[in-house]
This record gives sequence, structure tokens and C-alpha cells, in this order.
Amino acid sequence: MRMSHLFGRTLREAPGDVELPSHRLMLRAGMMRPLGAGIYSLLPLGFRVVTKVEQIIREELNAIGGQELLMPVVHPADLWKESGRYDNVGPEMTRFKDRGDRDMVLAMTHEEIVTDLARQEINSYRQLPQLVYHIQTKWRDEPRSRGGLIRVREFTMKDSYSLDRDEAGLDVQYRNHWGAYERIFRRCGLRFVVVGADTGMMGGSASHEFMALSEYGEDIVLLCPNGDYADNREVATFRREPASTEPPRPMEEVETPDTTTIRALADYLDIPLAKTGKAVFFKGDSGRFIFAVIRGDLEINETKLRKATGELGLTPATAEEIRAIGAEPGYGSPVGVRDATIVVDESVRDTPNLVAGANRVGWHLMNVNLGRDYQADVVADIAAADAGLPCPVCGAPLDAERAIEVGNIFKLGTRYSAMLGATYLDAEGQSHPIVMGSYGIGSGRVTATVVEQHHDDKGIIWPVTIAPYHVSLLSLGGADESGPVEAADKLYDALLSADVEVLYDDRTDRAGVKFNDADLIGCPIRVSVSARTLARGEAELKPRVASESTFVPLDEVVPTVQQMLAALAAPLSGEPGAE
RNA sequence: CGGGGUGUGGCGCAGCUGGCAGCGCGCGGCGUUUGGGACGCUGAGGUCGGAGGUUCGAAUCCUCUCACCCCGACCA
Repeated sequence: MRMSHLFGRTLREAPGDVELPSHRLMLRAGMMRPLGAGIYSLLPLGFRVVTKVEQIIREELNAIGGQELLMPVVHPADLWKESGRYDNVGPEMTRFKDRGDRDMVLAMTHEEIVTDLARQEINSYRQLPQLVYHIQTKWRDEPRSRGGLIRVREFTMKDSYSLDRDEAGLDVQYRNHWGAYERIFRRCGLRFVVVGADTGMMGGSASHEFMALSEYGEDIVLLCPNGDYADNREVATFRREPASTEPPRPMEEVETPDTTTIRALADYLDIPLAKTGKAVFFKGDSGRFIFAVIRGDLEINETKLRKATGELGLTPATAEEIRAIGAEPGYGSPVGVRDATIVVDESVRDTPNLVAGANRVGWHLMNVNLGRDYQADVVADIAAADAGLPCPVCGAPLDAERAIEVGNIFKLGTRYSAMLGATYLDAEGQSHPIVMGSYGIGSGRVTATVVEQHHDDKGIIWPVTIAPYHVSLLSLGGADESGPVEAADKLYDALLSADVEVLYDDRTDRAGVKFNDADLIGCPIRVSVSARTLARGEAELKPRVASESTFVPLDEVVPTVQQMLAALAAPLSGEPGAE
């Protein structure tokens, strides 16, 4: 590609309101442009990268038996009503009517469509297992998009769907995807961890997320330093201390002025946080008042609390709502409250004689004990894991890291096939629902995440596997010097003939402009020719990551570039430990 | 949805106590330059987000509205 004709140019300055490095650099490098909030066009350079990411995905999915197909981006709402998600999913799903007044939706995922196809195409156990996938547009009207391609409303996702006779078959496909995803992300040059995760709106029995570590990640993962454990914070647990055998002591009131926070209370009474009980109040979507109790040294995990209560959503309760059940904000405890669902964390069950609120301003209760002084509707793990808490496997202090979710895998089971009637007949003629899994990777998010992990102050540093071009070729010199242009033209043809992808900067700009743009765009190897190098019959070669150049005779440029590319590609083969 | 912020040429910004719409970069032309974002001359390019209002006069003041960004809530 000759840069003089490239559609989309580089920017010296990015729009002032962008925050993430990947967002800024991909805009400056002329790879994408915004159209609206969370909606982007990919320009030719960016599209080439995303296409390469998708091709890697395609190769690895095909290698585990995937068959590519294509499903629509507009769906009749009836299918979503059949699965129940038409009503369960909120406004992030866009609903509209066609000209015939039929309810339609924009695709945010394709479980319903695959299941509908399966019930038409699959009748017999002989046809299973199956693995289908597509790479298709998704629309999710998120309440808030942010960060360039990291979180968008319209995006392209590879979603694959496994169809099996039974759980054992699903296990195989789940493990196959796990391996394929590891190879995909390694080939893209991503550093990532795999963590256990919540199943969220997808439902199903198990889920893992592939998390690329990044300071701009929206998720927090908890990692055991010994590698014994890794989970998304939404579901992460930690090793609990054994229940205390301390005998219950009589409950008594104690005056505690100005102690509306647990910290202030512990300081005032000069006791550790772990000897206090903390009340946290929520209103559930069902209208119930959720009264959560946890030890003062721990925090509530709302995802766990939602699961423990069966509530789809929780919002913090107002002071009026808290007083209406007989509690007092800042001095709350479950002792004596009414009309509330009381959810107690295991820490409170296992720690006797806690200090808790007296439900009146300025007073607390000493020696509060579950079972004696109040009853729980639910006792469960509702505590948030955090850095420093002990690993549930080995007890070592956990690390907490920010991460970007670049892929995830779900065991759906029969949640969709049962509701939509996607069944097969076994060898005995018995009908069974197909056992399903679903697996997603956002190609644009992967691309942006690679930039987050691979850039410097000058620009992007693409892994060779997904770089828009392998080589930036620069002709340096004045318009009246024909030598560099002629030499560069020849090198351009020679490299193309050797199947090297070349972005040829044939513009008339000065050297500094070309160097800066080459660094910004981030192709792995830069080849320059100028009067200075030609005087020795040489070209200058410089890997994007290197600080020093090498000079090689013109007729050795092609083989040298090929060697350098091979060396850059070797660690990105997808094999474990290749990096 | 709550809180905060910003809308002025392609990009970055100034102008905002009302009085000719500006600067830098970029873009066209001419010339000089030519290895890390050159210089001179000369041009083109703007419904000042939109609507309504106040005023002799509005980018500037008032009202409404739209869009975008950030934090939070939310979220494969």
C-alpha cells in the first residue's frame, strides 16, 4: 500500500477528550473514527488488524471442528419471547417494530437463533456433536460506553455454539474452546489469565473469562500468587477462618456517640473491625427489603448477594426505607427489625459476640449472636474477596489486578434447548434436549487490548501476527533526488513479490514526519533508503521495538526482512511457553 | 439513571464583563529546504451544536433542547 493513497491520515494531536492509550493511538494512527457514542468506523489500517485477529480466531475455531456460518443481526422478537429473555433483558436490547407492526430486536447475542436452527436441523444423536460459529455484528445499548474500542455499543463478536448429547460432550467442547482461546490470545500477543466468572444474563452452570491484565481494565480478578486460584471478583472466594468457639456472652447496650461508620465505632470502642457486625441495606427488584449483615472487616459482594436472595437487581435503600423496617441508618442491626429479608454472611455466623447497631442513634449492642438475638432468612457467602485475603486453596494472600475481558466461555446446558424445544432422539428413541455451550470473543476489543499492552510513547507496537503491514518502507530525501524513490520503488516490488506486506511511505514529506508516522502506526519492521544509505548500496532496517538500526545491502533486504519477521513470529505461534 | 464537564474550520484551542470570528497544526498554490513532526509568501475553508428569547446589535446574556466526554450505577 502506498501511503500517498491511503484512506485515513495520522493525527498529530488526538481529540482532547480521549483517555485510554489504545483509543488515542488508534485515532491518531488513522485506524478508526468515531461516529457516535460507542460506535466507530474502522478505517483501512484498523480494519486490516481486526481482520487478522478474526482470521486467527477462525483458524483456531476451525481446528477444533468449528463450522462457520452467518446469522442475522435483526431477529423476530418471538424467539426472544420463547426463551424468556425478551422480558428479562433490559433496555440494552433494542426493540423495534417492522412495517408490518411485528416486534423485532437487534442481535445482542445469538443463543436463540442457534437453538432455533438446531431444532430444525438436529433430530438424531447421530448428528451430534456440532460446533458452529459466526463473526457478526452485535448491538448492545449499554448505559455507558467508554474507552474507544474497549467498551462499545456496536461491535463485532465471534460467537460459537456447541451442541452435544450430554454433559460429557459439553465438557469436551468447553475444554476445546479453552485451549483454542489460549492459542488465539497467545498468537495475538496478549498477556492474560483465565478466571472463573459469573454466568450473568447467559444463565448456565459454569463460565470462565479470559482476562488481559491492564490498568484500564473494568474488571478485577483475584489471583493466587502460587497459581492455585484465579477468579473474577464477582464470584471470588477466600479461605474463611474456622468458626470461633468463644461462648456467647449476654447482650448489652452501650452508648457510642457519633459512630455512624464501622471505622469510627471500632476506634471508639478500641476493638478490631472483625469484632463488629455491619448492616448494609438494599431494595430488591422484587420490592423486598434486603438486610445484609457482614463482619465489619469485610465488604458485601452484590453479585453474590443477588444470587443468595434470588433478586435480579439491588439498589441501596433510602433512609426512609431503612427506618420503615425498624432500623436506623448508621446504627443498624438485624435485632428487632421487621419486614426484611435478613441475609447473613458466613463470617457473622462464625464470629460470636459482635458489636452491632442498636437501631437507635448513638447506641450499639455488645455481644450480638445469630440465632439467639435474631434469625437469618439466608446464611451464605456474600463477602467480597479482596487483595490480601487468603487464597481459598493454599491460604497465600491473594493479589487483585485490573483486567479487560477479551473472551469468555459458558456452559449453557439445556437452558435454551429445553425452552425452545431443541431435542434429539437417542439410540433408544428417547427424546432429550440438546446440551449447549456458548463462547465469545470481541475482535475489536481484542485489538484495542493488544494496543493497551503493546505501545510506547511514540505509538503502537503491533505483534507481527496482527500488524496492519509487516514493513513500513520509507523513501527519504528531497524531491529532486530520484535515487531514494527509485530504490524504494524497487524494494517495494521485491518485498511484495516475496509476500511481505508493505506500507510504503512514498509521500514527499520530510524524514521526521515519516519516522514519526511509522512509529505511530507501529508496523514491526521499518526499512528506509536515502541518499546516505544508497551511497553504500544499503538500506536501513529497524525493528519497531529496537533502539538500534542495522544496515544491509539492497539485495539482502528481502531475505533479511523475512528472517526478522520469522524471529518475531516465533514467540507468537500459540504454543504454551513460546513467549 | 445520578454527579461533573465540553460543544467555535479537518485536529488542538483562544475569544464569553455583548460591537468586523481568531490562533497553532493540517489542506491548495509558488519558492527555498530535505535523516526525527522545516521556512517564507499566498490562498481555501466556520449554520460559533440546535431552537426560542432579551437587545439597535448575541459565539458572548436568558430559557429549552441535542450531542459528546469523564466518574458512579449498570454491563457477554
